[in-house]
Amino acid sequence: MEVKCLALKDLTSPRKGFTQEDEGHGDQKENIYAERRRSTPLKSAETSGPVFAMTRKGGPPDMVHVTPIKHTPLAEPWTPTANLKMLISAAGPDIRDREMRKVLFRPIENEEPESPDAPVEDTEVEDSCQFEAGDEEDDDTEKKPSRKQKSLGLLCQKFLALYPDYPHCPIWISLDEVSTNLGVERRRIYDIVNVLESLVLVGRIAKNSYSWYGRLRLEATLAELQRRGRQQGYHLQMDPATEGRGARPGREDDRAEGDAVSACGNRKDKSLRIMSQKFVMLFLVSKTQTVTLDAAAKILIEESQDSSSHSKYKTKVRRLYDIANVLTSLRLIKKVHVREERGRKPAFKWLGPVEFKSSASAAVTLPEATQTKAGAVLGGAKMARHASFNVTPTPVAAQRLVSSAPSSPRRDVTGLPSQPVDYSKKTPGNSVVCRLQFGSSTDNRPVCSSGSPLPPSSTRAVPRAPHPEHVFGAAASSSSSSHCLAYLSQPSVVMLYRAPDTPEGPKSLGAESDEGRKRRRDEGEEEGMEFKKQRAAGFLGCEEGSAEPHREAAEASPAGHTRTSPSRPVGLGGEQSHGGSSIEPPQPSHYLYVPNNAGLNNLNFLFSAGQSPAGLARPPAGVPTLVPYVLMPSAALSHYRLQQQGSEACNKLSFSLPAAVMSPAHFMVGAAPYGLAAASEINGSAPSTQDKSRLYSSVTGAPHSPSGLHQTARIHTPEPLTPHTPKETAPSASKAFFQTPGTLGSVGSSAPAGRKRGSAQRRLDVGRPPTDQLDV
DNA sequence: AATTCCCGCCACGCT
DNA sequence: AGCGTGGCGGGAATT
Repeated sequence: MEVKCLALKDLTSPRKGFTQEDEGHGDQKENIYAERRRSTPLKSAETSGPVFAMTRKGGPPDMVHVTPIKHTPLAEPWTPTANLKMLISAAGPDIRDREMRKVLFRPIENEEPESPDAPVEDTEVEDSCQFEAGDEEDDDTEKKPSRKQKSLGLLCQKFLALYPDYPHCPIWISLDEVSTNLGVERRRIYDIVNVLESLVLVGRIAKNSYSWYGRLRLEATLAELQRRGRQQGYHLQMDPATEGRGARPGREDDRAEGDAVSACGNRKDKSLRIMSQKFVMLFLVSKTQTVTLDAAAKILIEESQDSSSHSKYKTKVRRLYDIANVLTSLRLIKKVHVREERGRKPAFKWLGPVEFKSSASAAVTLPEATQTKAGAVLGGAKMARHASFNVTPTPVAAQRLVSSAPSSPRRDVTGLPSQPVDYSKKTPGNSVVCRLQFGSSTDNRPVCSSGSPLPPSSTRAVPRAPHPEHVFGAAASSSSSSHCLAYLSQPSVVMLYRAPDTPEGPKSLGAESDEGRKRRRDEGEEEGMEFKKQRAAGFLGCEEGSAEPHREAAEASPAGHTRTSPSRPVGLGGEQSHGGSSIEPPQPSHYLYVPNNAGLNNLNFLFSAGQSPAGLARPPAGVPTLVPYVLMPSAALSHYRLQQQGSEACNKLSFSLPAAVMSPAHFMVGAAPYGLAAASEINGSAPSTQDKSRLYSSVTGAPHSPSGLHQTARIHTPEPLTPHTPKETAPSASKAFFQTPGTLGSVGSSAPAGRKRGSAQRRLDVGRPPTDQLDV
């Protein structure tokens, strides 16, 4: 129960800052920045961010983290791009590549080689990528962000890049965090999410919360849409001949199915979500699989009945562009032009599958009817950790992504959708997992495993190719008790797990029941205070079992976190997880939370298992700290990364930390190895050899200064020694390292903040969790 | 001039 | 009343 927080650092990182300057910079009004400001007022720090819970099916550890969105005034002038750059440069080549991809997000678009689709005969493909970010990298700083850089399509790519196409379990998404990380205002995220929801790539869980299902259900969803489209007679309308005219027979469809599509109220009728489904239906029933914007607009207008006029048409078209941009990012369509008598008309060609196995549709429940339902579909699944923050990206995948969209569906590429996912490519969270075994038998050398956050333990154990990114060391096995896992999840979160075996091992978080959570939350008060404080400080730690900071916590109002959210998504986390727990995921005993803002620059903290937060400050003396974990600043990683084999070109690298590093005696955090002593100091407790866990934090902001320490945390952070990097660099590097691409961009931005409280408007259907699971 | 589509106002509906 | 959502359309950037 008690969590000890060894060290903590300033979580607040500078990042938020990048502001003014940037802006000033030009006109760049990046959305990010500017918007942020104007946009929601954030509640400030306290609002901590959302917490993520991740659960695995097995009841894995949930992780939660809150995002702290701090608004600290840091004014670092970083621009998002700058961060990226930093990161990139800092990062190893692999990462660099990956990051670049992601970050920069190359246009996924159409042209990808992968996609075989040939241009349509009659159509001309647009060559340019729509989203091309081009140089987005241009970095902004300099350039004003061109309109393209702010495009919904590009934004969507960034969004998609945050999550794996085929997560093994649903990943919890906080819209706040996403918007923060991507540096855009929420409104834009809604646009994306609504479209994604229409295809069940995400499901709404609760206010501000969505779960990411990726493309797991995509085919089934498309099959269902196709069925409905036919049912509604869209195919008639789409007939090539007629297509042009867009005329449509009656609206038979419309209300035809009651589908929810139209069912819900007016507002909903017009929803982007529904429109998106209809739009997709048109493709699916079309012989040519090409739909002109004009035809689609007309068809949709009629349905909606609002016939009025041209303005309606224009509005519809605007919306269709929004949808099309998202679908393009998904690589489901591409833009083309259809030649007609009078010239060419903008149109889109379907790139996705058109034929489905019969079984496919059966399973799916279209979201439409429920928006939420969608969630339900998958819903039951446990959530995994939120990706947005996950760091990493998938290397391999990335590569392919480079050219293609990050989100590219191609399973093929990756490999199997159904097969076990190669985490190396995409991990659900893309986080880095590190397992460290101290003292354990195997050699100390850390092995890298890929990042799946999940249960690293068993299952996937072995990383296939070493993947570059994030993984940095893991030692062996799950077996030994001593090891711990650390997740570096995205920038925002880092989790440490204790090995399951550990005696005191915390119960798995995942297992924790909601009640527990609630309870916890409620309890929070006392503890809460601290909790809060910590949170405010930028970090949050949870202890074992209960530790999981539920993601809901995020919702919790800052003040009291009592969250009560009745609505809390059932599906998420925990509860379900237990069921699955057969797997025995490692239970996380420790969590590290790193605020996004902070970036990993700073190190963070460790909690040792079993210790309460309160304990943070005071570690039980004599008690060995159990957890050996190390947090490393990204910079450090990069440093080590050096060891990776391979040149830059090489994709794979494994991080191997020097044994020394691993040794109990020394941990390296960041680049620098720290002596135990130091650690001890920190902890106060004597480190056992075995477990010495320590946390080191490097401070980013104030490297030298002790100030970096959190009050509570006593740790003092040694200056990170980054091998090569100067502080500045280091930090940045780290950020880069951990951050999600999308994030990166936004890094600078301050978080908009959280809004946690509010009511949710949509009803959540979530209630029941479907059981099916995708997991694994 | 036409096409795209960013931006953010403001209404809806739930709490 | 407050807040999350998200419809909507002005108008700017691009083509």
